[in-house]
Amino acid sequence: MANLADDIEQFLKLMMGDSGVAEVQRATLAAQFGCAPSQINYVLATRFTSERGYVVESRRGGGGYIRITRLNFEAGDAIHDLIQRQIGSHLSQDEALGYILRLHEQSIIDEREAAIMQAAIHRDTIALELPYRDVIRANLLKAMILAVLRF
Amino acid sequence: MANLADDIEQFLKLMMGDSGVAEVQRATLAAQFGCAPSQINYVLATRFTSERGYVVESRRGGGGYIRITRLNFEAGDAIHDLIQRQIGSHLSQDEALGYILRLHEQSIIDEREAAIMQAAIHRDTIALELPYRDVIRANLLKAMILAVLRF
DNA sequence: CGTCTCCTGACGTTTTTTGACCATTACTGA
DNA sequence: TCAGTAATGGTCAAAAAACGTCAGGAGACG
Repeated sequence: MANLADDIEQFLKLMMGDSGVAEVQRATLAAQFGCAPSQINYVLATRFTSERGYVVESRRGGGGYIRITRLNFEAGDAIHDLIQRQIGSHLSQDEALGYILRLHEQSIIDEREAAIMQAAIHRDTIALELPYRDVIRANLLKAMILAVLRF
Repeated sequence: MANLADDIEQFLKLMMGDSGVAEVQRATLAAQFGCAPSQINYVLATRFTSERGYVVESRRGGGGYIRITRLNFEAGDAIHDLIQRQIGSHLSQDEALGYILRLHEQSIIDEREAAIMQAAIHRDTIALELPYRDVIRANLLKAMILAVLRF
């Protein structure tokens, strides 16, 4: 229940709001949440990945900062690019989950559709040994996203 | 008949109440009942199976939890029968398609959801040789239907 | 006896959190 | 200008916090 990483994730997303950009200082944010500064890096590394549609930039030294930007799908074009270029020939469960969360967060798919996709790409569902499992998972995610794009 | 497993089962069902969801921490619950933590897993494995209409999710690490969700069907329901008996351990594309169309006709899934499922069970998506392909397809359809029944 | 269900404990895995140490950038005062 | 110091953020390994698995013991029941 109250895990810190999730709280910080929510806080940052709230902070981004409509603008899609949040800029913070690591030490200040860590102090607000009463945690180690490196905890912030953990949140960035696990919750604001490129699969989930975020870009993180930072700068050290005086006046340093961390800036998180959400990449929005403007046209259907960006999604086609996602399918054809970003998703390759194989995909881990975490990566696939990231893409699904992104599609849901940006209202391309609803909660039920996200749940269906998550069930499909789960490692227990694709019960295969590892080189093959990730290949089938990539096929699945691409096919399912394409199916949704026809509407 | 005052066995622990039954007590814990009752407690969890009471906790789910109308919402159909119970979330607990394994160690805390075990402490409440004065038993070994693994006893909780035993209860989950024997009493809250998908066959009985439940889905169990969990998370490890700090802030970890166990969440039990009651699915929207009764034992003896047509859908229950579909998942438990009709869909076996393997499934052809035509058979799967038939089930998906039926779910749509019965308004259990909408058009988009049907399209996602159809894409997933297509033979080109599950690019495997024949004994295996039909096994994975059966897994896929069952998992996707279960996913939808949570809502 | 043999089998089934319940229950425990030892050991394993995953996720989060912390802390020590490193790297980079800005400021400041000869 | 330039060197030194202050101010930031980054990395990585270890600890901590949960949950999972599995073999086996203890009864109950036929």
